[in-house]
Amino acid sequence: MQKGDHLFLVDGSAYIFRAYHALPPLTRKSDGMPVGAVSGFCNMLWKLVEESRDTSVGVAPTHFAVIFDHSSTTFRNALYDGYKANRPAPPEDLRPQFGLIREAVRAFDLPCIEKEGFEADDLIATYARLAREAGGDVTIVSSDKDLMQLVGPGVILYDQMKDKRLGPEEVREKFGVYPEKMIDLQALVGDSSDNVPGIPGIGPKTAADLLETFGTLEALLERADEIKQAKRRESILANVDQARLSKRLVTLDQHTPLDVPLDDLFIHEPDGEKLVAFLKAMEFTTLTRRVAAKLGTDAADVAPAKVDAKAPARGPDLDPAAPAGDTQLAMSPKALAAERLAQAASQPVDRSAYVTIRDEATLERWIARAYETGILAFDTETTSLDAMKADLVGLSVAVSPGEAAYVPIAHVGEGAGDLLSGDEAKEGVGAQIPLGRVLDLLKPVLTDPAILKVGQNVKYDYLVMLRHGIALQPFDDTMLISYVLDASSSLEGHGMDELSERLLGHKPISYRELVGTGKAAKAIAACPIDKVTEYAAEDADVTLRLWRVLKPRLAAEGMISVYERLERPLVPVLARMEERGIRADRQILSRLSGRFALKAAGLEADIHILAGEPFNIGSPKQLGEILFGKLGLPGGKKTKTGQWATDAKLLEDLAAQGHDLPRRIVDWRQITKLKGTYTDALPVYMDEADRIHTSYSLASTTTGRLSSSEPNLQNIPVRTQEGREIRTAFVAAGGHKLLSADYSQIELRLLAHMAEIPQLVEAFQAGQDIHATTASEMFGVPVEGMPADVRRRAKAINFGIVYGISAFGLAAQLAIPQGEAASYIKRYFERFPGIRDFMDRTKSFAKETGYVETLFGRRAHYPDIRSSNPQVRAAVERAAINAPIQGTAADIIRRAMIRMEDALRAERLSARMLLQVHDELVFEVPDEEIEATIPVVKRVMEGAADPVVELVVPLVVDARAAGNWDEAH
DNA sequence: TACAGATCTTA
DNA sequence: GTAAGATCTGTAC
Repeated sequence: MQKGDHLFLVDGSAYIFRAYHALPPLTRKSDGMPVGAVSGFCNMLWKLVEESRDTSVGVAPTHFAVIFDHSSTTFRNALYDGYKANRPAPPEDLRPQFGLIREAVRAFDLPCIEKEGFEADDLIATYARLAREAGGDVTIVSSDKDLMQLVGPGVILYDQMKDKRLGPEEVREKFGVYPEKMIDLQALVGDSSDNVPGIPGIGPKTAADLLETFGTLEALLERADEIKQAKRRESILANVDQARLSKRLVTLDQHTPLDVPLDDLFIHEPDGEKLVAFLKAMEFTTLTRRVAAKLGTDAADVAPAKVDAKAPARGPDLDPAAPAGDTQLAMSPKALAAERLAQAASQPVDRSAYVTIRDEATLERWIARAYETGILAFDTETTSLDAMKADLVGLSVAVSPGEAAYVPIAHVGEGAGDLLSGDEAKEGVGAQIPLGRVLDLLKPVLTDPAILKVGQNVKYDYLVMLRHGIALQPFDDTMLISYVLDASSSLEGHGMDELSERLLGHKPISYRELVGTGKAAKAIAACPIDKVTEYAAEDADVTLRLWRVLKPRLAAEGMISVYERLERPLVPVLARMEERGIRADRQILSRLSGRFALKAAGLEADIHILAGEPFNIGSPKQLGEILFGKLGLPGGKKTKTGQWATDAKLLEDLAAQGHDLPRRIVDWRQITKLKGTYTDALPVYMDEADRIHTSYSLASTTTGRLSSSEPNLQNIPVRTQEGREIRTAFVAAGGHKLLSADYSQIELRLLAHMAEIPQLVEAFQAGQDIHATTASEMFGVPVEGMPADVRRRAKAINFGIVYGISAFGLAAQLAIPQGEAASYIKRYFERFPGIRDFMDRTKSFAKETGYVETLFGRRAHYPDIRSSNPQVRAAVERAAINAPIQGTAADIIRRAMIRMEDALRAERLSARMLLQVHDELVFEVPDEEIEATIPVVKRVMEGAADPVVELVVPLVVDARAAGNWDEAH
């Protein structure tokens, strides 16, 4: 190397993590191997190589290397055994990619440098020194602040993602000191991600101030008694040794022994064939094409390389898969999760430390802090629990445990500022930053790929921010993490207050406590800002603390892929569905309401005459007294609370015996139900554009299904004629149709697959009527000309199996004696012995582990399966048998939903997904696109299990379009 | 005002 | 027999 030469040093390990976190997960089509980080890495590297080949830019490298951390202990661990001790293990689906990425660097024909016992940063420091001494220039491709100490004459940092070059001036702008003082600054501030202690209470601003005054760290430590601020002085005096230790930890070693001499890093033209072969093996079609074109290689002529992902898969630092006894410092994910839990309980929440942010400069400082910690817990305070109606009242943020603040935006009344005297408002005592400014300042952080946003029930905040034009990204959701880890029938839910009490041992201020209860309740915007600060900042603080406890458990318990592939990506999809809403027809609903009212009134009059007195028909208590007390009808049963039972089944039986009154009561109940729950209630939910926006919950079922509320659009009537008419009120917008696509018999198909029942699998493969086939197997009746009743019985049994059948339940369903039902079940098990095996297998797995699993790895926990109460145990066993089937179906439609929008976009279709009803998706489609849309929707839904699970039965989707939901369904 | 129970709607 | 949510009543506070 000589003067005029230029060395590029790529911080490979940092690159990997950035590529991984900045990009959506991606799997190789052919085998589902995670390759998202590899793809991001290759794209970035190619861009860099391509730019550098363009000599017109004038910064073309003559030398080039990619440098990685090597998983092992470094000299820093000898200095301080806590060094990097709280670094989380890399995510599970990233680990196999470490080896692939090293392969990628070799495919690019670039030197891939790593050395046992040294961090990438030390190697970079050493190469940079050598290059500079030889008279060359250096560009370090990284944005890590640890490398800023190397910046100086001839050495700059290049942040490729932000396309920013950092020289001494930029470093000073960012940290308030020139690069020569970065080491001293880092020693004072410390680094929570590397567990460098620093001096408590000293942040980057204070550190820069101190260095400005005292010149160097040593001078500061010697003359610390001159510091005026008592707290600061005491903290520094108490931690002199810790600061010196920190300095040694953050100082990069510029004299590491090198295996590859500097001159060997000389750049040469990449081997097109080798690179294309690798990219083909990874199945990166776009990049393969681009690279082949640029390097003049014909991609069609190149065979994919044989890439062994396993061989060099030892990750960089902190590989939890490392063998025990290895000197590595890394904590296993399990140990980390345990430590975080212990830590959480011992760090008390201090509400008095929370800050109210009332001016832009302060907000900017908090944002800068988020860039330092890389994480921002975030919560919105609004005027409504309904995200579609909610206006922002304020925002809270947290950047580290205990370090949280509240930004009031639209508070009114006392203490809000507008009632204060002008002077006070100017002084900032009661000021609020205008909404527009808050959003302008926050948008870059909220969408910055390098800053992880953490929320609790993110879909809510996502929707609120989406309505202000901000698409939160990337994010983690503590509610969803908890749900993935602890979905259970017996545990409570995943709400923040519950999680906080359970995991942190801390009871946050409840919303009720803040605003008051009942009539006395205030709008949050009218609450005193200091009180709201305590409440809101605490929410952000608690969310961040929960995240620190919960996130490592994902790795420890092997649940990362469920969270990252089935939960998190669904949040934006559902947010958009909720935002769109579905159109309803006011006229149809009000006409139906009128008709139902008339009919109910007629029935009510008849009922009162038949009963001999007026009474409240809607009161089961009064009704029971009339039927079984006054009129003395037979068959009176008591519910568990001692009331007369008056359920529909029982009234139907009485009606069948020729009693008029019960029949009319059943009819009255149906009509009033339809009116009260649907035709009267739905119009209240309609917005100005006549659209209804339901809210989906991702975390309220044990099995992985979604639920819908306010209003529940997953239980709109369909079975009776009068009920179906309500569906005709759900309509498409002008020029559009509603397209309904539903999985046919998905749960039975999954049962056939999971229990491996040859007859059922074959029947599904041949596209036969599954209930008729079952009946034929069981009763020996040919399918041709089978009586409807025989098929009906088989159908009930099939459903029963999925529900974890009992003779009692089947008997009730078919209205046959329990003994007869038992003999059906016995015969079913004889004909399909695999079913009994499957059920036994599932039960014993659940007893052993306490949970059951779907084909995609989702878990449902059933601790009560070990109950000593046989009734309880039997009920839990049925649930445990049903959960893998229902849950796998839920996983499959989730996968379809996550892929659907991209698939439609790729075909340039404008269909919009509106509703999910467990096995059905409803879209709104422009009239002229219907024919083109149907096959795309079917393809995505039918292929949704691929490539992770290869089903032996086909999934079949029926799709139909019409002007309203009734005709489409 | 808040909550539990009964009933009924869906997949 | 599985999984949900809404409405209404009646009661406890």
